[in-house]
Amino acid sequence: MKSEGMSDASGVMTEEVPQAIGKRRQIRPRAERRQQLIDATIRCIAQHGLSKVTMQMVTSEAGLSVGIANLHFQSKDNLLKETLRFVAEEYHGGQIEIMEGSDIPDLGERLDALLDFQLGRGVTQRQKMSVWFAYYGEAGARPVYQKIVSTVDRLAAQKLETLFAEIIQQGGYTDVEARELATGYSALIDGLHLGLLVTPRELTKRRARAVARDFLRRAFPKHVGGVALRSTVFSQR
Amino acid sequence: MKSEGMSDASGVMTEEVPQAIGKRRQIRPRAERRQQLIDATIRCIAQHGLSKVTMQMVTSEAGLSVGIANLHFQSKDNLLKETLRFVAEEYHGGQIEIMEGSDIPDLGERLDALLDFQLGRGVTQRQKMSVWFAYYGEAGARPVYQKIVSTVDRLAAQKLETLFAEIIQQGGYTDVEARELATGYSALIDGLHLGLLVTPRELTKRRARAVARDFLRRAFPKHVGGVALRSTVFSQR
DNA sequence: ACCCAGAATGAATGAATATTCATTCTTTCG
DNA sequence: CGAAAGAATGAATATTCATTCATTCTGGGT
Repeated sequence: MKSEGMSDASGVMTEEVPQAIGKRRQIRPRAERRQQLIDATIRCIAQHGLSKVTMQMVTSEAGLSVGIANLHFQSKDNLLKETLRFVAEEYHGGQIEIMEGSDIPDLGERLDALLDFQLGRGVTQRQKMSVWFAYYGEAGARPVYQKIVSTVDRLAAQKLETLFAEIIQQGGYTDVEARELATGYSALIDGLHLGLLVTPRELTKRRARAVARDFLRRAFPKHVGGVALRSTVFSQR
Repeated sequence: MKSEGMSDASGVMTEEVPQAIGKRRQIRPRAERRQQLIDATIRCIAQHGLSKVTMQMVTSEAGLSVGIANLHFQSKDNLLKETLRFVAEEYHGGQIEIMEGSDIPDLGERLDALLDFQLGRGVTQRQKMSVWFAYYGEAGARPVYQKIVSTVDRLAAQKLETLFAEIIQQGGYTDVEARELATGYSALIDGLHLGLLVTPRELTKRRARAVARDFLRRAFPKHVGGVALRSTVFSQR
């Protein structure tokens, strides 16, 4: 980076000001740098799309030099793979924690918490969603991605089925089947995420929640309360 | 395809046999070539993933020379855009045709036909799904894609809502709201497609259908029949 | 038969990009 | 303090790929 060679006499701006004067090379442990790069990758994918992401883009987003991604991840492919793994584990881990949640004894409330987690959050959540679906798009062609996703997915699905089964037993519901419902609910949530991502104009987060809640209410009327979104309305017109 | 080129005579493979001996340059109208290239693009995306698709790949899949894609589509970006438009219009067009379907007077049967269209078909369907989601993955970063999808999407959503409203009226269902249900159903189908694409081991097409039917049955019990995996359902007398 | 508009080709070009690695810098530990 | 370990840098390299365009070929019109 040019280092100390002070800018030539001309007071005009030259092409590459060395990014602030205080910028010093920092040495940090491997794990930290890896996370930093993964975070940068997530932002890049969300902003530019998976197919447009370059190493330059990622490393400069992370505020580091080009070579560093290969230093810590060997290759771009591997960086992308690890990024997917991170997002997948974070999302599914969060769900599982809630579903196991001995801290929320009431099953109905636990459902609510799950829904909040799945459809809540702000910008960050939107970034994660982008990443999520970017990989889905490639998954048909890349078994590695399928494997990563389906591994964590299977566990979450199992937990959800168990939760539903408990609710069914507790409520004495008939004519519902835990496994089928769990598949349906998961698919519904995925589909709503898609809608939020692609047609944010048509589908607000608020409405997405209402729709998901509706699904649950129809299956478990005794556990899932009424409209609950404030005093929402009969103002459907 | 491949035209008549019979399998080679020479047992040895040389590097670049000019693609069969009988291959003659063929001149075809613009529209036909465009479709041929779009079809090839779909296959390439399904097989290699959107981010790995190259012009070489597409044109050779179509059995044509490299330059031709730029001749008919100006640029790779545009080819991809037109491919998305084609898939989107085909999918949504098919749905709309069924939903308007004056050829199926019974509303319950019309629902069945819709479900068949959405979750039926074979390999082709899987290819289309790949394309579909590949673009969804980029949509967060590319307004053009959002626009294409949401344009056709909005129309289909409206038709679905209308159909649901008719069914609600006919069945005298209370406690269901057409708009909300339509959003939910669309999301559910999208989510099931995702599942079929990414975790085909866990979710078979058969089960996906059952889950979707379950959703409809819970909303419209008089119109959607029991487990019957075949489509013929008698409902509402 | 012969012309020629325009369809098709594919070698060549240049831009973009992943990866390497010699060098520079920071920190730690004796 | 001095030196070793290894983290970080970024110029250089090799590759891949979209796009161009001079040239070749086809088929319908006359």
